[in-house]
Amino acid sequence: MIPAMDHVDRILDQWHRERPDLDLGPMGLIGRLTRLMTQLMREMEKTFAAHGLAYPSFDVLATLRRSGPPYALSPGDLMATTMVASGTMTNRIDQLEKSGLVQRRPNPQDGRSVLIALTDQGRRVIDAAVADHVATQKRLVGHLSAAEQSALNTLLRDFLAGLDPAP
Amino acid sequence: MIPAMDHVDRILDQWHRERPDLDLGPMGLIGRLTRLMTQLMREMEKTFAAHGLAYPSFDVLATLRRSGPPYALSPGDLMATTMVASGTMTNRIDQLEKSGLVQRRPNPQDGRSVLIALTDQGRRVIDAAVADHVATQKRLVGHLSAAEQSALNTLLRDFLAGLDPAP
DNA sequence: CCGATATCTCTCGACGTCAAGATAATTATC
DNA sequence: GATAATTATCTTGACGTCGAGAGATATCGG
Repeated sequence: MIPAMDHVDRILDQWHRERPDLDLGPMGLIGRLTRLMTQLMREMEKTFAAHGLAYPSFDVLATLRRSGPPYALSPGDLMATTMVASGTMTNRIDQLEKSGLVQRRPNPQDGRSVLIALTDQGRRVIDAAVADHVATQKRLVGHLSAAEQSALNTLLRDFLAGLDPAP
Repeated sequence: MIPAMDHVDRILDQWHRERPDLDLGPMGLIGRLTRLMTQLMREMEKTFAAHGLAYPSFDVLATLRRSGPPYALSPGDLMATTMVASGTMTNRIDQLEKSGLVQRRPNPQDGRSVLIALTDQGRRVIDAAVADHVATQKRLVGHLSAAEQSALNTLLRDFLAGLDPAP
């Protein structure tokens, strides 16, 4: 069965008409990845919003939560894990601290550093949000069969391994 | 052969330790998608930068270029194709117009609207940039075999079709 | 033909991101 | 132990994105 033409196919068609010299295979693949991520992210944002969060806040709270007790990491650790720049992390922490979800504490190990710790309220918020988030993710991948999910996961892992020299 | 543990596996491990009640399969899949897109986008940005562009500018120029002669679309068309908000598109067009890569013209069909047209310079820039971009994309997917690329493409298409009620 | 409604683009304010530089504290070297 | 080099965080300014609302034009219904 021939699959219906989708948004990305129409883009590739246009390019083929205008620039028949180009090898468009990789563009189709990356185009689908891009569009897919855009849609997934917009859906997941709705779940975050239901808990008063946006993606950046969720990202930090989740990192602290899954690190286990005492739910505290330095800004540098958070930067490395979330792959954002230092100014971005400072801004995220500022927001979360204003909202009372995390607290800056001195780092007894290193006077240059601080520890970002979940407050009780932060712990409650992220525990509820992540449960909802997982349910949303399950719904979003629900159109794929278990076999498709597994195959896709394997391919993505290989793709990432090819890009990441140091995973 | 057991694949090496990657960044996403470590995250799932942490979550499993802290929240064994959660079904983490979908999180792994979406986590890999997210991380993959981040890496791909950062690599592709380098190609855009080599032509004096960033992703938002490239996106608009490419949309105009592949639409074919006379390389002109309304802001509304551009918004629909690129899936950005109106303020975002106005800002993108302003930048491109300042750089002399596009030109705003009155729309003879509709007095409320305008036409955004590639200038000769814009045409030259996007033609060179897209050739480089395609080469970058080919390199980025190069670690996957042709069969893997094809399988991944099919899975992504199905995934998108399940999300998009109206593709 | 005219008023009401819809559509199209732009403006504006809030926020997130980054990169480069500033500040403070630690570690290395002699 | 004093000095230099390194490291960790924060500050700053520029830019991109969104969403709500404003202004202008088009279309619809009577």
